[in-house]
Amino acid sequence: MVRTPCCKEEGIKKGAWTPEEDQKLIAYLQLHGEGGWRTLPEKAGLKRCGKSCRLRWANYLRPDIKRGEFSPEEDDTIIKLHALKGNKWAAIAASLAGRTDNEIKNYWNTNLKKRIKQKKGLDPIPITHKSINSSTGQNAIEPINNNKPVRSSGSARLLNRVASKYAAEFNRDLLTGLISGNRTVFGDSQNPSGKIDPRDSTLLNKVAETSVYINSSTLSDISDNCFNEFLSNEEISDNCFNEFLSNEKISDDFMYTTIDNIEFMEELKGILSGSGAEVVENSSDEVNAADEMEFIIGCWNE
DNA sequence: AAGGGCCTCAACCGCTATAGA
DNA sequence: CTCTATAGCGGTTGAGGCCCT
Repeated sequence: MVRTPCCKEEGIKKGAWTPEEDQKLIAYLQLHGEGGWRTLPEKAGLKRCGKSCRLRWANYLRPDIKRGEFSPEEDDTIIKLHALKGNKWAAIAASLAGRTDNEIKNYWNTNLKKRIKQKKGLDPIPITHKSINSSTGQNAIEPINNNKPVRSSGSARLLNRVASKYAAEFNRDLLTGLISGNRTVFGDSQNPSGKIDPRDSTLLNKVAETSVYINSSTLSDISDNCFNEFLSNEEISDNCFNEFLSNEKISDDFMYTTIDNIEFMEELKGILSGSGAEVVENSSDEVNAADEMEFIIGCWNE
């Protein structure tokens, strides 16, 4: 289907804005406020399409826009947020007063991405931050450092989905154990009755291995409100997210830690998002992780 | 001085989400 | 429910400036 262009009218100007055009736009918006972008150009005496006017205002002319170089603190925030949220420029911009999504996107692509690559030797792909120190030329997965207080990274979004799906069943201790990678909780030795299928404990151990950036003590320190939100929502709110970010127990370099089980994480993400990916572990049977987890939780509740 | 390559960033494009008729 | 208008988002483009040879 061919999309109707947003500026189909003849005589619409494109390209760089002149100071005169800027003045006309500013004067009109100061008088009438934002909105009504489609009819604005004609009323303001501009030969531009409404969308162009809106973008010019939002990205350049708005009085609250902060211009100039990014501070080291802003750099740090962008890097951390990008690692968690990916290319969600508007979401990242919401945490940086006065910065626009467009500005942050440009800054990332022209500065931060390269800097991360040079300094850390990491592929600045969000979530994964895989090591690129591989002789094969492909991304290698570094072994985890078990001495670190913060487990190697996984996906906060993955945990969001897991937590969301099983919010009613999870309690704080259980989730804390899961997040902190307490593998023994799910081992066969903990299951003398044989209620839990070995494949299920394998699955849960894998979930534990893909533990997120947060360690158990961090989780116990966050507020109940935040924790409940974490459990009950598809995506955590900015307030909750900021609470996680500002928690001192989260390591500064947690964004750069590596993932010990990327393949499984991607697999599980696929399953939880409903794309029907499979987990097959030492078995010719096809195992649905979501179903398996429900089964396990049912066992725990007995 | 010239010109070619690279970099930056404002602006545009195409798409989705949402609200309202 | 469907359609349309509008807002918002992320990816891409290209003009202009800078640097190097």
